Amino acid sequence: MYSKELVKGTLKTIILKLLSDSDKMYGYEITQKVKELTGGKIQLTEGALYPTLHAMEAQGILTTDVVNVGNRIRKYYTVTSAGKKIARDKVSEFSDFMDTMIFLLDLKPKMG
Amino acid sequence: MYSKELVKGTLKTIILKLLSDSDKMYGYEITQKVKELTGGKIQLTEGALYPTLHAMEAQGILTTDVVNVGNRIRKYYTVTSAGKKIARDKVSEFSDFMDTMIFLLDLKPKMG
DNA sequence: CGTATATACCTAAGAAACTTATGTATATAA
DNA sequence: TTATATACATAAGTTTCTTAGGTATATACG
Repeated sequence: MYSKELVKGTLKTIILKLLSDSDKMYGYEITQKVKELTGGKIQLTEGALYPTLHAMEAQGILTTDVVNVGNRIRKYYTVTSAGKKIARDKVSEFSDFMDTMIFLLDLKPKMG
Repeated sequence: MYSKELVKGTLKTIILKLLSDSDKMYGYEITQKVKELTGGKIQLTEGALYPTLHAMEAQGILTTDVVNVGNRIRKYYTVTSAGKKIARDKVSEFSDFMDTMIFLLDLKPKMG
């Protein structure tokens, strides 16, 4: 687990990237996917995730589709085309930021 | 200039790295150095910088040395040995975090 | 001589983006 | 029956910044 400050500011970028790469995901699924992909190093909290999803829906970045699974509710989120552009921009900006930080902190990045 | 959220959480790491690589620097000098090294992409604000420097001094991470240059004051900051360990840890954690983000966002990092 | 810009320090109010805590409810394994 | 997992949600509090303001000297421009 990374210190809290570090992960701050990356939440929207992470959500939009994951949603852009699949047609739909629900909130809890996003938390589990991030946990799995990062080996538990990044664990999104629900208190941060849900309000962010609601805000992005209100902004027209995401649309929702509520489904009943058994007796439980699932709220699937899909990125709109406007959202996909924002996703690309955010990932691109983050990539640029990392290059800048790598230079500033004099780091050697690993190969992709 | 990057969006505000992105740079959040990296201030201490940047300050400690720069101070670790030189015996001493003063506040204004740090802002100018970061601006220069990042081509203006990261510009530290004084409202964030000074309180952070003061806090790190209070925590024994930095020590100060006030010097008169002409009729102006300069407050030089030096990293303590305890601070150097924190600096290494912070840079290392950030490096690890970037590797995680590169994988999560499916990015191709540039060579160092 | 006045004004703008650069240098150099500082604090405080407010905003942003979280964390922590709490709540609801179903399903399943021990 | 108790804990853990699934699945949603909100709200109070905290951290960390931005924005705005304040003080003061030095220098360049017209």
